[in-house]
Amino acid sequence: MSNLKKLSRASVVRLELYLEVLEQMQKEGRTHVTSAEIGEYAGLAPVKIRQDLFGLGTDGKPRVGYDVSDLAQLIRNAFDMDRAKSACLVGFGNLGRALAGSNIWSKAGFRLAAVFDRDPNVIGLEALEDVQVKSINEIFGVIKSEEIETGIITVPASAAQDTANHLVNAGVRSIWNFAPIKISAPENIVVENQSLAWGLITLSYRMKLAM
Amino acid sequence: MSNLKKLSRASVVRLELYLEVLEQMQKEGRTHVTSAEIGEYAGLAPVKIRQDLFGLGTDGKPRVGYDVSDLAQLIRNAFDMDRAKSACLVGFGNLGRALAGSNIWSKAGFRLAAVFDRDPNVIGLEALEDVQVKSINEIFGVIKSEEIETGIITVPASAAQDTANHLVNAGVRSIWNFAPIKISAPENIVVENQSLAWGLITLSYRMKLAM
DNA sequence: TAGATTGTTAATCGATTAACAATC
DNA sequence: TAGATTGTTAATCGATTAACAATC
Repeated sequence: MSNLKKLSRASVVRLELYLEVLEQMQKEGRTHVTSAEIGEYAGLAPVKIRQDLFGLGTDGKPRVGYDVSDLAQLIRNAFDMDRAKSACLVGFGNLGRALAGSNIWSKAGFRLAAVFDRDPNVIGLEALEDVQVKSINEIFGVIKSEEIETGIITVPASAAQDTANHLVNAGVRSIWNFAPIKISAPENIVVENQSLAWGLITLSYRMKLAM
Repeated sequence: MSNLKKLSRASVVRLELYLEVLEQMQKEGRTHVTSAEIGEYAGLAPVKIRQDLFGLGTDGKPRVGYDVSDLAQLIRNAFDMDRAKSACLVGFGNLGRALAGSNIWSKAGFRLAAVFDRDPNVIGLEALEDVQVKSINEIFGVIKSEEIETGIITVPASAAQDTANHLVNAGVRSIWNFAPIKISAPENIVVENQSLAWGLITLSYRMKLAM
């Protein structure tokens, strides 16, 4: 594994945006792109793009720019997007259904291998092709047998910490938490919080600032 | 309006967490809390809490700590959460339904006043109590008549920029965008991106780091 | 060769952490 | 009063921006 420097969170977000741009250019058949072009697309100064790419092992050519597919691959590698990873979803409510039905998984290299809920009326439903909602009681065994690394929490806040504990006990390495609380987990577990409520509050704050 | 210093994004996220803690404490009947207690709950050093609160006009008392409800109110005011604001949702797919049915709105002071879609099969559905899904063609008039300040984009990426343009033309001040693309909008429009795909990629990156 | 564009270091800026003074 | 805890400034750290050298 290459010894890349840790990217700042801001830089990660920007690189995700560059990747989006690059993939669109690939579709359009473009083969090369300059930092100025990416910058225009992303609304950023060209230097910022080069600085973000520096350290990722870029191989741009002066007067030519970057090879579009090479650069996209570089970013995908940096984010480990091409390694096959299995995930499970806990909580098949509205948000769980939205996530299960979305196309985000394969793009990032994830397979949604299992879906759990505790409501008997929901257990047995077809969450997605070949994946039926299982009882939360099966979580331990299924995570082991499917070699699931990542658990997604879309249960109510009151059940979120319990769910996290189950996931950790069963051996997941990371948790993507949509409940609006901070989840405690051992240090070696990666926890990414994506509370939608917080996003809305942030929006409210920024609107106030802009007034 | 008080002249608070602009908070860093990281600080905003932490303050949202403190508010979560404070509201839980209010439920438990606690009247006072120290920065050390909040810090333990939030997994942060006490100094960090005080530093975040400094500038918000805190009035903690040495040896006593902060008044729980006063501090919660201070944060709510800083984020403008108690001002009544109207929002509309564009795209009543899985994610739109999840958002419409969630309880995030009232907490942040928002009222979801309208929901739009362009699918005739979806138009007319009851999105939430007293709010039926309207045709996207009505967006201009409804945003005016309902005095909607905020538009939420939950349409596919391919329709996201168009939707944003409609929202801006109709006069919204802010956009909460769930499509995985960067939306261009005039500078005075607040755009908050919350692409779920990006969250998953960030998780993938952090898992690789932790290996 | 000339010049456009990248790679890389240096300077600036802002946020975090540490130290300590103020005060209930 | 003594000491716990907050308010506030100073020092450190990291990220961003600016400058420029390298090179196709």
